[in-house]
Amino acid sequence: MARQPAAGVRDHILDAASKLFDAHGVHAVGLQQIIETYGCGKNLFYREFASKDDLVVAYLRQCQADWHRTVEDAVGPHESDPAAALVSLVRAVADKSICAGTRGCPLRNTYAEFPDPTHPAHQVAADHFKDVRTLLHSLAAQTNAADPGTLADRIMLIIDGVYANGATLGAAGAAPSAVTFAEYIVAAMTR
Amino acid sequence: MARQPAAGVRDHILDAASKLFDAHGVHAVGLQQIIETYGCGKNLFYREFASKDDLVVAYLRQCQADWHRTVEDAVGPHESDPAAALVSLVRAVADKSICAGTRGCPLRNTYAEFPDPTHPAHQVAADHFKDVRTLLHSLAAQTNAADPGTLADRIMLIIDGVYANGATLGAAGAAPSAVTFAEYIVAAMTR
DNA sequence: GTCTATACTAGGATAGAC
DNA sequence: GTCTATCCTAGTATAGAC
Repeated sequence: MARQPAAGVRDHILDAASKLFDAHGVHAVGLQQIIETYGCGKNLFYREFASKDDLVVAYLRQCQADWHRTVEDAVGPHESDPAAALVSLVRAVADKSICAGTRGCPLRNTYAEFPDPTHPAHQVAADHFKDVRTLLHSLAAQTNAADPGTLADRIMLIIDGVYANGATLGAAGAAPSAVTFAEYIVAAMTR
Repeated sequence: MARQPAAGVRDHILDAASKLFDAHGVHAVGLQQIIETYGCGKNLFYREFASKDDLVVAYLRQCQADWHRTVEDAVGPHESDPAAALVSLVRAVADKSICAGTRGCPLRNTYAEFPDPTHPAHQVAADHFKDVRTLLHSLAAQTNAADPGTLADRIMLIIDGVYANGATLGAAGAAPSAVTFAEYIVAAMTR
């Protein structure tokens, strides 16, 4: 092979960094560890990313893309039944949250690691949460719930709760009970 | 006055550090900022605390004490009505979470900042979450709920959800709807 | 007994070597 | 075009000055 295309290098570094960030958090992982994992020099890293902050933003955008895939997989099959779509989404989140070795939602964790509102990573995560809420309100509005806004907010609380509780207590915690909880509340609020 | 008692110095430094940690997170605050805020030399700090980690642990223990006060204030008045106590606890958490300038639960935020299970701060926070779950299960067991374990886990999800959602979306998010949610689910599961 | 100056380490970012 | 060596900053921790 002649040479590696630049786009591939960027993706490979991002993949290596993402695994480390997922496992140990962003602050705990240094550039040195990332380039050692990928097996290259620092120069190559700085050719692809302007700074570590730039890498973190790319990481969060990838997490957002993962989330969108999760949404499609969970909601897509229930296009004609938005109530079932809400439950399916909670199920997808709960399944991911109780996996061994998982630390909850990367976007929420990184948000907690970067409380400074002016930090780009903070802003990407903050936008994501608004998007999630908008999605839930949109789905709830398609149900025949008498109060779709309240239904959406309740599902949002359950999803946030599952991520947080799964991160702290794992499968032994409250996360496994989330699916039946969502089923119950959706059934009760739609007719 | 002759001299400041050592215990007072420790508490004052801890108070100054706690305010900074609450506002900006633990990683973002350096020792220099802490001693500048308190107005002393570094030596005094290291006389009272073995390391920054030691300070962080003291900070988390103080957060735990705050939580225990919150629990007493919320649960105490409803000693004869554990169902009302559960709702009252959710109300207390929701009220705190939507305050302007608040960043959710310090224990949960610090837990996200220190994912390393061997880190003392991580362990203090992890123990706290187990305690909270135990408390909720104990309260739920005192109600006449048919399935107190499920009730406890659902309240736990709501509490975790309120903290997380309040931290990200604030008063404009789903947190304000948590109290009526808790009232609804407690009423539905007890008779 | 308290504050100032300093050593040590680690991490981020850059310039030079192959 | 990629890797190695270095600079710079920041943060923790300690030793010396008042």
